[in-house]
Amino acid sequence: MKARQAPVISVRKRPRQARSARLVAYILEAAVRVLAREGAQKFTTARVAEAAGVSVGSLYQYFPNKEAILFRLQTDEWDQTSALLESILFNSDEPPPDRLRSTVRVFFQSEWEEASLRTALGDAAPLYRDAPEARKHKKTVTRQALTFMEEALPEVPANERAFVAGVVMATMSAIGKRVSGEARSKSEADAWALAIGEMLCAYLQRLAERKRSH
Amino acid sequence: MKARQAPVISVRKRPRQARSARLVAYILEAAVRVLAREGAQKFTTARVAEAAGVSVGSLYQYFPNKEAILFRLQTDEWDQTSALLESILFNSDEPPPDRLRSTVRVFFQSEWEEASLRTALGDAAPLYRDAPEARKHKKTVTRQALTFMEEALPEVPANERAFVAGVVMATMSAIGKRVSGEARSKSEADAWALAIGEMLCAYLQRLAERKRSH
Amino acid sequence: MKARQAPVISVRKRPRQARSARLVAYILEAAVRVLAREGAQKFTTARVAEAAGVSVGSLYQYFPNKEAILFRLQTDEWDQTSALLESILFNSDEPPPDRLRSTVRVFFQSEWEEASLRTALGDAAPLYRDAPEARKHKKTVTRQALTFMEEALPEVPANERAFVAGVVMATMSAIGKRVSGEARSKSEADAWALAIGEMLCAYLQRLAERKRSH
Amino acid sequence: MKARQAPVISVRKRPRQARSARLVAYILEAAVRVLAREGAQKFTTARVAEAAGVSVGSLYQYFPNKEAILFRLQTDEWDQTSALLESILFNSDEPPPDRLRSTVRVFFQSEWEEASLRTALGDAAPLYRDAPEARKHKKTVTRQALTFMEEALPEVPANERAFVAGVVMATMSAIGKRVSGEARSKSEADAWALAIGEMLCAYLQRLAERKRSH
DNA sequence: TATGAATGAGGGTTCATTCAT
DNA sequence: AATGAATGAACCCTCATTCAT
Repeated sequence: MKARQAPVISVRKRPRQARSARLVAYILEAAVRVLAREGAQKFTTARVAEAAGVSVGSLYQYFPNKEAILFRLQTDEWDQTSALLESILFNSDEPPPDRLRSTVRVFFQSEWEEASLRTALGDAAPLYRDAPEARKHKKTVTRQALTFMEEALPEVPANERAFVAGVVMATMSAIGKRVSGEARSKSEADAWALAIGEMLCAYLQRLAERKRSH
Repeated sequence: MKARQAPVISVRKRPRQARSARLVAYILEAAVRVLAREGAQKFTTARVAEAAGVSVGSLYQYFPNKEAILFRLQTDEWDQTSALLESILFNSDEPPPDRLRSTVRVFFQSEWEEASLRTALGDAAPLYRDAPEARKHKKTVTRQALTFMEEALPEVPANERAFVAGVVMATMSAIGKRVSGEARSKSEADAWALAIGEMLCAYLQRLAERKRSH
Repeated sequence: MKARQAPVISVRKRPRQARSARLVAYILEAAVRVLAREGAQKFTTARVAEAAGVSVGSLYQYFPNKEAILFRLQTDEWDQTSALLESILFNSDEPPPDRLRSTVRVFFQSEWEEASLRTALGDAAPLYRDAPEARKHKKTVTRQALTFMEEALPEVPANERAFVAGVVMATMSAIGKRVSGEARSKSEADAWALAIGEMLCAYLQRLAERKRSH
Repeated sequence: MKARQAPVISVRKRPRQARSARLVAYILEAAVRVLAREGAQKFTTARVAEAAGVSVGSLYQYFPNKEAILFRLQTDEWDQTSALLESILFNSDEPPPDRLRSTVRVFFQSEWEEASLRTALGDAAPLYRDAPEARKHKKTVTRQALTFMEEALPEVPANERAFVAGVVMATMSAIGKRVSGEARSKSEADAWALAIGEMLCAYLQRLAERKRSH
């Protein structure tokens, strides 16, 4: 019952020793397993601890509460996504639209591959969503999107470009989530990626053309 | 708490008498109030019953379980949305793109206006999502989208058109949900509607042009 | 962990039906048993519920939390004490000092007779002590003491009289508590009552004489 | 949590080295801080260890359990009180009643000054109260009281004098505790000290007079 | 038909104490 | 000697659902 009060979520103790780090990893892996296999509803600290082969007490030594585990899972995902964007959005000589299309494809694939985890993590969102730490992590991704937009829409004024970046991010992530939940096959996920890539490119192109025609 | 087992959700008893129908309405209104005011986490049968001025027992006479109430709320929303689409998507002489834009705008507005309800209902989705009855209700909306697409993309083959319809629906609904949760003002919601309308139109236009150029 | 924040303690539901009233009584009796037999440390809602032959859930239907049970026990004691004072302090033609002595004796006896309960309730005091409702109940006793003092020390100014009343109450209750915890026999408790009665009377007499000699 | 079974409390290891003695002192000071600042409820070994800048393990090297720390705190207080009595009750040429009054005043002041510690230590009493070692420490104080009484009530038979000494001690300590918890200002504590001093003197005087008149 | 008291499994979290390092 | 990670029983409380009245 803490969804609304933005629970404290910062890591209780920064483990310095390798052993501790391994334990944290075990717990997170167990958490992923529980979440993927049993769903958000059955995601309990007791189950996670058991799945990790650890006592509840130990679990609480590394995470201040249940929400913190979920938040960490989400954080890790954001980091991965951010790395993924980095590697595709900027590491290539292809024109921006092609890079955007690739990004969507890879992103949708990665979402689809761990669909049950993504869905469950989405279901658990109310528990960690309001954490103040969340915003910080979103910023990295936002900045990447902005950088890309500068390349893709150089002629558009900065503030409009920022807004468009938000629209593109939201579209990718919102539809990616839906695809991960509903796509029945890898190729279906790919078809969606193709369509959304196309849609985003059409949108960007139109924006660019409109500027030019002024 | 039966998310994964797709709880039985069909109405336990079709109320024939006016009194019963009124009771169901009271309960649903109370449910909306509880959901909007207290959030998904505090959505309990006891609270709904109390808000409705009804005993828990009575509540269970009309709804087999908690999920059924939520499902019904969602169902009602779909019906409203469907009516809304009907009224805008087809009742006008404007060209399809303009009608699509209007639809997005009106849809985003309606989502934004009852943001807290939408968010809470989304949070509760794991509880009713897997109900078998859900699909049936989605069909109505799907059919409307299809009909619209026939008008908007007459030259595109039917199976592709169906897919595109799905993409457009998903985009509208997924982003609409996000906007309802995050837009801070009515005008911000409108800005998003403008952008997404533009994006969808650009996409449809490109699809149409591509067909023509073949 | 609620001692410091003055937990909400007011009765959750004023039971109207005889059955409910009986249940509340059962629970309170069970609470007394648990407290007296197991001590404040082992006073848990589960144990009380079991001792009452009732489920934990039922217990929480009548008391919002553990503290409320303890508070109610204390409240009931205050009421009894207040009745006891009433019956002895005012219902007699004897001179005030004799009545005070009787009061102390009867009070110490009653404390001693349920010593283990008194001690345990005292131990649990941190849990209910800070409840805002507590003050109200103390007032009744305070008023009785004041009334008695008007009779016993008519020549002493009102504000000083009030202070003396407080001193007398505190002495009786603080030492009564200690006696209930440490007196080994009924007659030992009586010996203490005699001594404290004597002490209080000597004090009051001196105050009276001092006034007169001015 | 062993209140009723009179936990073993004797020091596990008599530290001979200066270092160890310092550690014990650190722990006790930390314990006082934790108790005064956080209250009895939050008095945990982990918190004390952290406040002392020591590991829990080290803490357990010098104290067999949590109760032992509390007990030691209480013991130290008794020692201080005893020294205080010693310095006032006997180091003066004033007549016994005046010395008693001074004692009460100084005692109440010292209680009031560390009120939060006293209250918390009182709240924690159930944890250490039943320790067998406790009695030994009380004896010192008792003996002092007896010695004083021999001076104050020379004509009263020894056994009665012992009882009266107990009454006086109990009154001072029980009311002192209450004052430390409830007095709002230093001067309020002083007013109580004055009144209780007066009361005790009146009592002793009456006892003396009664003997003489026989 | 309506009520709402009763149930009790289950949830999150704490903490005294131990023991391998 | 010192550390502090690990343990897990125990605690308080909630809530979907039932069923006697």
